[in-house]
Amino acid sequence: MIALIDCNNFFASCEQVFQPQLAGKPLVVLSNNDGNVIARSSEARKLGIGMGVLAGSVREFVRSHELQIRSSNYPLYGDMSSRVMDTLEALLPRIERYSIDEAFADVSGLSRERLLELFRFVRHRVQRHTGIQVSIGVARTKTLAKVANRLAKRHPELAGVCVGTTTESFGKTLEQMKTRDIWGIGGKISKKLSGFGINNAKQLRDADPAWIKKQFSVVLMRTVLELRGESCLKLEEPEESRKSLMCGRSFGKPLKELEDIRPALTHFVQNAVTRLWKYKQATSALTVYLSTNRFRKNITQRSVSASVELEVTNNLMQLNAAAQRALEQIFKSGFEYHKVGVLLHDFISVKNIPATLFETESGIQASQELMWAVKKINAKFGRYTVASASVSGSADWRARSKFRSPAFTTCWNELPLVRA
DNA sequence: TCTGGGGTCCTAGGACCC
DNA sequence: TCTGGGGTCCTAGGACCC
Repeated sequence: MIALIDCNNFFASCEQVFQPQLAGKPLVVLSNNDGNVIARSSEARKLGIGMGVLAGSVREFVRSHELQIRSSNYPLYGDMSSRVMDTLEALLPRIERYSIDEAFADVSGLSRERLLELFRFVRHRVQRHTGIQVSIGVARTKTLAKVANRLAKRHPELAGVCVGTTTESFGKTLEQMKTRDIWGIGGKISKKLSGFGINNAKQLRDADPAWIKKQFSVVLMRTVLELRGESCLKLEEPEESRKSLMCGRSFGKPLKELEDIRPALTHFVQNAVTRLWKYKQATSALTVYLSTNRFRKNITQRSVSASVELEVTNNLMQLNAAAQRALEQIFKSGFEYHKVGVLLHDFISVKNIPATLFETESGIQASQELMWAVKKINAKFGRYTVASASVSGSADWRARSKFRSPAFTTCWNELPLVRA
């Protein structure tokens, strides 16, 4: 049996944990650059505020319903996610961290009653340790666990835990679900399915897998089998899971000059390489992306990328130099650029590389120690206290973030204060 | 004014080989 | 005039997820 543990309204809940005045209020969290809504408290959802709507379109609710607005605060959400995951890991034998707010757990060999008991306890523990509420769905496959989780969220009488041990018990639910609502089925595929007269999840479950494979793909065939209770998607091992790593963001203002874009890229390379170290990986290839704002129809669009192959390395200076060269290759003046980013791929685990392959072991060490020191100082005194030379200078690339709450848990200067 | 960021997996098709 | 066929590897791009 597989369980899916999912944090309710995760980003909004993280904000509410540290700002009790937000509890029970309609609240939305905005994307980078305060562009659109990426999370809503249940009260905001009840107001009819949709996922992904423009920030400007919710302004009326600020006046009429005291809607609260926050910019996204990823250091906070990432840290809260770790706390939730650590709690789950302490209580369950094996979990897969699937996303920032979801985890799968392998829980074979327990009766329905024991599962219910276990997960009611898990839910209570997570709430007590972190202040975050989770919903839990349990079934024979990942895809059905997703369905069970949906039921746990929608039926208050289940108190957040739904265990579906037999496949037949899902029949009625699947009949009422659109194919679009099944995990792994998006807009394109659901449209093509309805062309064949398959409109609900039960019809999909009962379709011929071989035919599905032929008409669609092996991916959708696995979904069909999973809906039938035949597990095709196993829990993934953490060390196998990472294949690439990306860092990039849209700018606060459009940028036209190469020299204005460089510091942004340097910043993203720094961030990406720090994560590379954390995963104990080195890389042998990177790609730099540069593009204009595709939503602005009245400007000339340009979207380009360049890949560079490298000697295996995890050295920040080398990687940044390579990224800057790639940027020079693709940059052309005369465009209003909106976003730059770097993708590191083709990883090799550091422990599998003979030390002699690095030019000097101590050089790597020194570069890493320097970066860790920078990280620590910034964590203590706030972002950008220390940055490499090309990161300082014009700050036009930095995203707008007008409603950002403090980094309550990851920056000493921003710890919440409690007065007694 | 404003339009997210970070991932995975699979497939099709080209290049190349014998 | 005819213009194979099967295999592998690689890359770009599509589709999806949260």
